[in-house]
Amino acid sequence: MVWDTEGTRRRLKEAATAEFAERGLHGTTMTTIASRAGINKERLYSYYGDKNSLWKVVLTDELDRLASAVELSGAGLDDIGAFAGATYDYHAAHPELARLLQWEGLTRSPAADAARRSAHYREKVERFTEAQRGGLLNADLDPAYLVFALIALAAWWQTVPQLAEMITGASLDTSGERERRRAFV
Amino acid sequence: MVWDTEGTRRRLKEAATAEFAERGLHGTTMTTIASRAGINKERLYSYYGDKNSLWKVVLTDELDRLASAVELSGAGLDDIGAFAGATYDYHAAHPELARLLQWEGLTRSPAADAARRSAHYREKVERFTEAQRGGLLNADLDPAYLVFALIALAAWWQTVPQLAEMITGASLDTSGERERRRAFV
DNA sequence: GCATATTCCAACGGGTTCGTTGGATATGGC
DNA sequence: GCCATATCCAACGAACCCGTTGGAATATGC
Repeated sequence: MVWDTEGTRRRLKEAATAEFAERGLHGTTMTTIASRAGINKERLYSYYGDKNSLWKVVLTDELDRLASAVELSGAGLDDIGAFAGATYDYHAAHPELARLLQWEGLTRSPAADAARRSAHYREKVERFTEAQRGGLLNADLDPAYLVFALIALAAWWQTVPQLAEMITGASLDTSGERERRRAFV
Repeated sequence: MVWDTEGTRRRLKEAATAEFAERGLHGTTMTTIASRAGINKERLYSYYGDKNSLWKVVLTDELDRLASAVELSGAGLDDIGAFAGATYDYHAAHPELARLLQWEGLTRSPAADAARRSAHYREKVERFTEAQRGGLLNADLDPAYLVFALIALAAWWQTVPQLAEMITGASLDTSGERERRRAFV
């Protein structure tokens, strides 16, 4: 077999992501992560340092994935609609991110990577502002609130799946839901 | 001083509620709860058994409060607006309740009281359906989705406060936010 | 064959939390 | 005064988790 340090590194991070999403920072043990990855605990520490560092790495990486998966380049109505759809799609396909963000919110940990995330969102807000100036969106509403509301609508389904089921009674009619969200924008 | 067993019982539960909401089941220690209540740890165990029992008691009690807190009696536009505002107000005024529900969701504990909560929400959906029949709401949108979206908008602020701050830059302009939400409905 | 790098393994010290226990102190009813 | 109840207090054993360490395997490059 060939040495595959990147492979073990990746497997460790994947296991960490899954465990953190499932049980949060406090509920997860380093031993469990290593065991889940099928790799020795000592490797985990040697690659990622202590638990908090690993947590930050996981969170940052998952946010990067979202950012690169969801683009908002233009300021047209179609662009915003596509952005809304893509955001929903991503959360539906990767529910662990919503859970990680929720854990982060609940533990009141200082938001990881705050600077870059803020910049990222300010860019979205800017697009919305442009759209308002162009008369495409209701100008009465604060664009920042609109962005926030959009993300809320896209992510909330994965956040409280039990609640979603209780209210709608349905389970996973993906296409129909995304359609509705587009109509909302 | 007079013996006040109900008082100590209550103080212990209040302390437990606050601590659990703040740090969740795993993040809270029994010693902290007792200390916060200013009562000996031994009393805590003698009254509420072990940690998980205490958790269930706290959660059940808070759910009861929630169920009786938010009313939606009529089907007029004002009623729905008031419901939206009240829902937001309640979450804003009792963030610990929303946080407890989130902990519950994240820890995947069996959703307590599922039957009663479902009925509660079905009633709200029914009101929205009436409003649509009366032409007060856009009939293209599934009323269940509307209820869900409304709750999402009301609760999301407390769910990911870091995100809210990053996007809007602001902190706690309560009145302005509620106003915006009313406009959205 | 030999030096180097990666991985495994078992065990450790230090710390924290849980839940309990034995006994001391205070309050109330009678 | 006497007894039952409520509270406080300090300490305990068991379990768990963190992060480290020393050493033994295993694979690679030369």
